[in-house]
Amino acid sequence: MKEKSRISPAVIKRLPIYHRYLEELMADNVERISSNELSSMIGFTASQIRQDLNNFGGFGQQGYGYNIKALYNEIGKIMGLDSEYSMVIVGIGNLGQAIANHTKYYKSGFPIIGIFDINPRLIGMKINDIEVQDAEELTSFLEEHKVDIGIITADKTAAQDIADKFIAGHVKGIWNFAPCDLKVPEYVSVENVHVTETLNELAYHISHNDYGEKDVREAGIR
Amino acid sequence: MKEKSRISPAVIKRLPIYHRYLEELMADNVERISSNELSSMIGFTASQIRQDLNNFGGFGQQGYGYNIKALYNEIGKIMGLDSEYSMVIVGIGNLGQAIANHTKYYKSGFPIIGIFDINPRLIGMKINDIEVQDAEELTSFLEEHKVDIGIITADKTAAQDIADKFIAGHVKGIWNFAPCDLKVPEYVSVENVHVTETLNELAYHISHNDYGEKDVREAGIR
DNA sequence: TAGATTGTTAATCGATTAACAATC
DNA sequence: TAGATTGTTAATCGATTAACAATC
Repeated sequence: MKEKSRISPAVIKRLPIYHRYLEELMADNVERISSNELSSMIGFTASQIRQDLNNFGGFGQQGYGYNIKALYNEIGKIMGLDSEYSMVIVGIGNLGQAIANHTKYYKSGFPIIGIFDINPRLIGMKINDIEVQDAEELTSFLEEHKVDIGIITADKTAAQDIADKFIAGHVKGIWNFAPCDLKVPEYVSVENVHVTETLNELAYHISHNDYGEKDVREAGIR
Repeated sequence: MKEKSRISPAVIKRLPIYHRYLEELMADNVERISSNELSSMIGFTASQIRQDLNNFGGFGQQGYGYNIKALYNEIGKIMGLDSEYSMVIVGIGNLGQAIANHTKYYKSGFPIIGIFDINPRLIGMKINDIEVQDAEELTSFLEEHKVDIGIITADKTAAQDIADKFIAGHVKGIWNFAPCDLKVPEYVSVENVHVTETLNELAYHISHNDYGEKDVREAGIR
């Protein structure tokens, strides 16, 4: 379960990307692939791909490349996808519902076992067979059930409060969609999805785009 | 509008974060701040903050620090937030609705001027005063209206198709929520929000967490 | 003025790429 | 075996941190 060495964050960020491309290749019934072919698919250099994978062991074979199915499974294991992570959602607006309805999470080891909100009009509703509970019940729910991941899709004003309840309730990780940074003890992992920041990044790139209209007309699609 | 030099991607990613913290400080009526104080709020080193800001000019003053309002405005300008970006959404499931209902975008210069879907049951519905149109209409809509940003909140199987229509329709940027990479010409900016990848990252951190149960009990909150 | 804090240069650290010997 | 392609070391590049002179 635990890797001895510290893996660089840059590598960790790429693992799900490898996993996704390998999944596609598997769906296409491809059996083997070289770092060079992978490189032209994903856009990372072949060198980087080999370097990345060798953080975890030699999964390839000289003269052959990588067996896609085996590599997919290995990376899945490295990412911890061989375990199950129970999740609860707090805040069941559109975003919370989008996650709750994403049944793929269910199928792939991330079952949602509780949904909470403070809005009385939502409490009692059923989403994907799970009844929305009063957020007041969160603490007692966490006492009674083992919850691995707490999802915050509530207002940012409530976010730290919810996080504190998650922490007291022994969640291992928090998936935070509120546009703020949470204070958590170091043994709790947080993953932020700061959606609006990515829109701002996009605005930056658009407004600093060096291709004038003329270039745009002349340029072809790569 | 255009910066002469190339700004590092790492810096660009931090701009919205500075912007967000400065917004909070402004709301709290704080007038000035030093890089050191900012450092302890945001968690970046003071050195990095000064280094980052000096990519764009000397916004501070020795012995004083930074004027929050002025810095906020400067960074806003750098991020391109002094312009308006018209947007259309394609795919109005829960996620698309979450974005459409996020009225803050409207207020902050990102008006949504069109919503599209292929589902006949959704076409004609009104979301935040905007009628959902048949996705068949997208191409002609783009001919008739200047659209800066195309948002893809549809199935990944449709994503490249939608992107191609966006490109033909002269959008400047694509905000892609589908779990796939898009092929676009270099003069179109793409910002991906690969939500599931962040969940996988979280799973990685949880499963490689070095703090045992014992440590967890003993550790305090930072 | 003296103190504080920036702007900026230099040093360090980390991540990516290049190169090639090992080996299937 | 010969060819292909990995695993891995070394070189490069980029980003972060440290240090301090400039200056408000």
